[in-house]
Amino acid sequence: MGNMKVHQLARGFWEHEPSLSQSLACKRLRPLAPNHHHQASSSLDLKSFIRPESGPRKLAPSDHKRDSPQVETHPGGTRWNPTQEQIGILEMLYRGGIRTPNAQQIEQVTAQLGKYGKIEGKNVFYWFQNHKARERQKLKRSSLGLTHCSRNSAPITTITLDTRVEIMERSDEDSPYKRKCKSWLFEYMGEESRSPCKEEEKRTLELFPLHPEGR
Amino acid sequence: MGNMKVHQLARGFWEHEPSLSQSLACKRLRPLAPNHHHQASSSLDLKSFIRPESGPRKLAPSDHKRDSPQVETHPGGTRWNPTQEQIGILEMLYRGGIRTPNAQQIEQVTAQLGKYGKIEGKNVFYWFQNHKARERQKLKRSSLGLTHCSRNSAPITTITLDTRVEIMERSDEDSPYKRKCKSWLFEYMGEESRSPCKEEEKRTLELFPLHPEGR
DNA sequence: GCAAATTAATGATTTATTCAAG
DNA sequence: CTTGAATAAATCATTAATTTGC
Repeated sequence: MGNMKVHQLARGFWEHEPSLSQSLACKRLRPLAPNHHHQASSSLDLKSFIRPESGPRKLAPSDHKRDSPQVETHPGGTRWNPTQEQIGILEMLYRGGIRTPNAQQIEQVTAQLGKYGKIEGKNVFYWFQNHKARERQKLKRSSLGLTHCSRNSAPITTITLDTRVEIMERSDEDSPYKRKCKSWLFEYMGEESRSPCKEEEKRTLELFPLHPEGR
Repeated sequence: MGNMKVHQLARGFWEHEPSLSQSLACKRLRPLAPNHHHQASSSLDLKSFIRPESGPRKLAPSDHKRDSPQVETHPGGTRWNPTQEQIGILEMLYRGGIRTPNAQQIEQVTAQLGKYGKIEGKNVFYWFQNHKARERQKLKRSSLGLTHCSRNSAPITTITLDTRVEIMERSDEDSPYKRKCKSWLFEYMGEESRSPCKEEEKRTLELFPLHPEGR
């Protein structure tokens, strides 16, 4: 885990060039950049929480009564391991229609789930993303496999799920996909790159838009 | 169809199943979950779970098949419009090698850029993402006709990446995968009241408790 | 029975795609 | 058209479940 090095680097940059910004205002030729107020107010509209991970080796000394259900081990920096209760709640919420919780929702869910084990907001965020994606995956795969052989089971499945999705969609306020441009969570991680795109063909062939949300 | 139905639905869920955790802990396929004792079973009063978004604007005509996802102009909120200085700084940093700044970097960049105009962390985050993606796009498009890519184009700077033993890629085209596992940042953008009609200062409180243990 | 080795799930991160504002 | 903002898809990485050899 030698990643914090980079932080150092960046910091060095900044410290060496505290006012570098002055000399740089020339690259982009955006025609419509209004040179407006400088407003150094720097309001605290942004709260950043940096998790001091970097394994101090928290050790979790021989859990006794205080045991957290299932994840009492958070040694150093392991990933979130949800408890049964947490999963249950999350799934209920998902079934209840929550698919892309906004900040407030995440906030509250996290608070609630925190009663059952260590958890952070990002875990909730990720859970919903992953769950949604994998449910969709499952659906797609199943419907794909059923295209050629099933005459009776497929419609049933489809209908059921479709209905449920429909209900969910309607229910959560103005459809979970309609809410953007609003408060948001935002995550970030250290630098890292991935292999270049390998020219994958488009998989845009949806069998059929079962999900209204599927674009 | 009512949107609040779900609210009621969800609430009903909660109220009817105060100890839902037990009954819901079965969704996972893995049957090997040790039934731990749950202390403090469920006082889940997530009554106000659903975002109290005011006003059902943008009622899409209930067109379920072609649901246009993105919507909803943020009332009173406009998107970030970078100033020349901000763009200059960002591009310098980009050229300097920063492609995916981490939390601390974002924090600092935001702070710096904040001197020249209103900005949030997420703007910085998005800027790097978009810039990276679009540079890549451009490159690909241009090299589509020309296979003779110049092998040089090595950034002169960025050499000061010191102290880390990691190999630390320098270009995205060249790093299959190195290492991840980094601390994450999760930020919350409270919607600051840009609109004159909002004077809620309730947003200033903190978001995600980092360590639920502490509570 | 029980660990090491394997496999299946799934949490976490990055990339690609999309939509809308200006 | 450019580009900020947001989401979905793909992928990596780690943990649990399961299998296997003793």
